[in-house]
Amino acid sequence: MQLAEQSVRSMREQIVDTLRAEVLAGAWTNHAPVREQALAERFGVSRGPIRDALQELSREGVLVYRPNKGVRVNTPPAEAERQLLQAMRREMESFCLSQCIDQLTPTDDEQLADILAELTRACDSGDLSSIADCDLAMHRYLVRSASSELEAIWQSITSRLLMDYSRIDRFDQIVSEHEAIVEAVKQRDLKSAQQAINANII
Amino acid sequence: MQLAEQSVRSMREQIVDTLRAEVLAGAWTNHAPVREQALAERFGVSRGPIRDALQELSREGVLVYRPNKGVRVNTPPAEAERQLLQAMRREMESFCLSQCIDQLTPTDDEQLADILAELTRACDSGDLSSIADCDLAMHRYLVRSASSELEAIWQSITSRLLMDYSRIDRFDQIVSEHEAIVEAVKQRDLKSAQQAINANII
DNA sequence: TAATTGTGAATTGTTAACAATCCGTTTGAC
DNA sequence: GTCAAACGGATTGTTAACAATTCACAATTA
Repeated sequence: MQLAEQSVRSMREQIVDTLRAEVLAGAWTNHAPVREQALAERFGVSRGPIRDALQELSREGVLVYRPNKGVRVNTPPAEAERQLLQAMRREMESFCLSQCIDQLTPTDDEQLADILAELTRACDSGDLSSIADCDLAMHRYLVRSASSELEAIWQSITSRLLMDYSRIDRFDQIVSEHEAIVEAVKQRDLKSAQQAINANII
Repeated sequence: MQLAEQSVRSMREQIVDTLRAEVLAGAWTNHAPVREQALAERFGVSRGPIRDALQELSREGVLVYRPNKGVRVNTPPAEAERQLLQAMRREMESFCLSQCIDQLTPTDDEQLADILAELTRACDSGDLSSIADCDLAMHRYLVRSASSELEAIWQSITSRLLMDYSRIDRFDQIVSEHEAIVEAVKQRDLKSAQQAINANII
């Protein structure tokens, strides 16, 4: 009975999440290399954990690593590649829905409703970074519910897709799409939920 | 004009490849945790590079990391998950073929022929570890030819699938399947090549 | 001038020591 | 005897110093 099992978030994990969010928000350019020392000072740690984080983000495809030369922000995927990644993401999330939808509890419904509420709030205030976070949080929740094994692959695919995510407009549409997902999941209606997910992943 | 660009293999990369091969060959049990110090002494380096390698293999899904408790060998994927991963691998390799097949040069044909020759030799001598290496090398070659970006995701999927790879028998069949792939690629016949790949990924 | 070679600061890669955490064992109270 | 707290060895996490490499720029040569 270990409820808060996942609450042990290592330093590395926190740094990774922070940096990924910044890169995907377009806060960094890919012209200048990322310097370890600067990040170490910013986070108040030594270069060790920073190197760990940069390595992980490189493996994820957000950054690109070259021996002895450090890392840079990766370029967005080519169009053909993007289509493949999108097809894979759809396949993955459809599968995860089919696996988890009958295992979900009312508690899960509440969690999803909470995420939706926060997404709505973010859209109202126009906070782009927060919108992206909530959007992903919902999808991640469903993936993780089905299989925590798949989360790393899902994250790689999604991160690459987000590298040219220029589609944060139409806030009302984003909200309604996610409302449809939450509603279908709540009804335990697999077909509808899969349709809603597919409509949302564009 | 930088031919040997990829020949700069960092220490970490070499350790990663060695350890992955061993784990996938079933050389390690998942009951005992992996100790950093022991590996450091074995490879003649300090714990730093070893930690890097273990982290990478964890992200890949070969090992499982738990904070303050080190890493263990991961368990094989559940059957449903396995089917998803296989579908994704097929989708990915079909895509990569379609992308690269018209770009390939006679040099590439030679490289593939070389890999095939080595695979044949490995099958003749019954060297299981070498068979698995050559098998993967050919698929990796095609993936990398299409897009080095996708290689990391492909590696994750493949590694997970190989975690219950009990199908190293019928050596003659393995060879003939790969002969079919190489031949179709040489003819630049996309459809046949995709069929051959699909037949090989089981 | 253009190309090449030194040179040194900046940066990454590696190491060994130290701090924090985990885990099996012992100790002690009840 | 049982349970829980405390101890100690073993292991992971972090740090700072050192080694190796890269890169920009000045000096040299043709």
